[in-house]
Parts: sequence; structure tokens; C-alpha cells
Amino acid sequence: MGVPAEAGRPIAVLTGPTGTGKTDIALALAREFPLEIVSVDSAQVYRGMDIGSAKPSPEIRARVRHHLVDLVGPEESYSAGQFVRDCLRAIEDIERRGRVPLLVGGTMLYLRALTGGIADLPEGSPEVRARLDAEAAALGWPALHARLAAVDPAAAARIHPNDAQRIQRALEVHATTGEPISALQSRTTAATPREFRLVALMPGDRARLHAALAQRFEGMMAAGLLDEVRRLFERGDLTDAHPAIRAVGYRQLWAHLAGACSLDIAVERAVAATRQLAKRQMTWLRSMSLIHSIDPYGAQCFVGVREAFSGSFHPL
RNA sequence: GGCCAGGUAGCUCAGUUGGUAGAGCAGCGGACUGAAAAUCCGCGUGUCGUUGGUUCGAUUCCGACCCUGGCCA
Repeated sequence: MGVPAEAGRPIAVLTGPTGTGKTDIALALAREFPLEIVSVDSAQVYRGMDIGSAKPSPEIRARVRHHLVDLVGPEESYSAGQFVRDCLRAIEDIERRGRVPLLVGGTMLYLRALTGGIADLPEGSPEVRARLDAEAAALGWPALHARLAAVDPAAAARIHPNDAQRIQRALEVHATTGEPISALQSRTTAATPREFRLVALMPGDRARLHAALAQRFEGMMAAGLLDEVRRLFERGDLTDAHPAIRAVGYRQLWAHLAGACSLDIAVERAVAATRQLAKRQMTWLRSMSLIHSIDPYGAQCFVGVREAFSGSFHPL
């Protein structure tokens, strides 16, 4: 069997909340090791969303190969299940060529699906969702939650009656498979036998993170984010219901372009949404065991990350 | 300078016929299985501008002062 030596090493994953410098550290590591970066980012997969998703520039991508960036158009809908398949394929491809994958990103559901497995469930169905939306408009989500309780009490018990998205998903899975989502989820198995080495950049100073996020968004605006959103807005085939347009920054600037609020208000809301995103990412990270936390504002940050990955990397 | 309106949570405001106050947003904590940068749950953080007076008790009523708008000079 021609199994590469790399297959025995744990796969390196650099994560953390948005705006903590994951990309910079990854690029610095790529100067020392034969790395290729695999993006774990639900916004960078969309084409035409470059500035607002902090996508690596063409120059950087020419120097260090990136995977799972610009995968689909913003009119499409990517998913955690697709990510797991694409990601495992990218890792295999990189290692087959004798290089080392470094997973970088902060989409925690993707990370969890990759490392902990994801149930074998059907993709989302726009038709079924449209039908459920119409019913919800007439009856209200709590009524659909009650219907879910009849067919899948276990799922209904852990989904809040106001959580429209999860109620809809559970009913959708039941409608398309005839099985309760809770039963399918309970049969979840690991997506890969490979091990992962998770390193998270966890800011010790929240105020400093907030200042950095505000500054970063300002930089995106200066770099032309509003024009980027306007190009998407003017296509005419996208709405604020598309997953891509719901991304932080895009959603708020979209609302401004649609006349819902002033630009100042939109920027303020976008920065707040960024803070809230970072907070939710940190909630995920705190709940994950087996994760190695490093403070991005600490003096030994880079050295610490490199040391943590020493079992995964081999030098050039 | 005069008149009017207003000063209550980080912000925008509501309210208390006198018994020390509550919404939205922000913030904080949490959940999370094909939309996840999504979706949802929980938590009110306060010299009620200052200072006198009336009162058992004042953020509330009265006086003075300070500040911010607006109008008139």
C-alpha cells in the first residue's frame, strides 16, 4: 500500500474568532513548512465576496496554495456536509503530493462536522422549505414546532419553539426521508479516522479584540467593501435571504443599499455583528475539549502555535 | 439676555396620580448535525443633571443653579 507517511500525522487546524490574525500566522508558518492552506470558512467559499470575507489576495494565493476558496457563486448555498467532503478530498490531494495541509478558519460547525462527524442527512430542499415558510406564515412557528413534537419528540424537546431554522430543518428531513432527524443524527459516525491537532487563538483581552474588529472593518470599507456589495446588489438575482448575503458586513451594507438605513448606521451594525460573531465563536471554542488555546496578543503567540503543530509539520 | 422643550442604563427613549424605575439596541453568558458570518435561549448593568425646600418618604411636586437644543432678542 502506498500510504504516505503524512497520513499518520495529526492534521493541523488553526482556528479562533474572527479578526485574531489566523491568516497571518498561517502564512508565516508557510514560510517554514511545505504547507497548503485549507480554508474552514463559510463565507470565503463564495465567489465575489473577497473584501468582506477577508479572503487571501491573488498575490498571497500565488505564493501559498489555498483550497476551498471561491468554490461556489453567491446565488448558491454551500453546506457543512459539502465542506466535510471537500475538505477531506483537499487533505488527501495535498498529502498525495507530499505536502502538508493546514486547516485555517473559524466556521465552528464545519470544524465540528469534520472532527466529530456529521449525520447522513439529505441536502436542504428549497421546495420543502418554501412550503414550510408558507405554513409558518399562516400558523406561526410554534404550531410547526407542535407538529414536529408529534413526529419527532426527541428533536422537538431540544429545539426551542422560536427556533424557526431548526424546526424547519427537522420537518424537512422528516418530510423527505420519512424518518425523524433525531434518529438519523443519533447514528452519526466519524467522517475520517484521522486525528486533528486543534489550536485556537483565544483573545484574553476582549476590549482589544473589539478595537481590532472595528479597525478591521474600517479597513474593509476603505478597501472598497461597499462597491463589492453593490456589485452583488445590482446583479438582481440575489436577495437578503441568500446565505451569502446574510454574511456579516454584507447583510448590513445590503440593507443600506436597499434604503433601510444610513451608511453610518449600517457600518455600526456591521461592526456589532462582527463582535457578536466573535463571541459565538468563542462560546464554541470554550466548549471544545482537546483544544490548545493561545492568546493572539501574547508575546509568544507565533512560537507557541508553531510548537503546538510540531507533530504535524515536517520541514521543507 | 428672555421664552419654550429636554436632561432617566453604554446609546435612543418610556415611566413613576410621591413608596428609589423598564423597553429596544449595544454588552455579557449559553445552545448549536447540509443556511452556521446562520438560527435561537437567558441575563438589566442606574447618585433618574446639581442643589435646597415641602413630605414619614422626592427620580416624581416647588425654587435656584448647570448643561443641550429651538425660538425671540
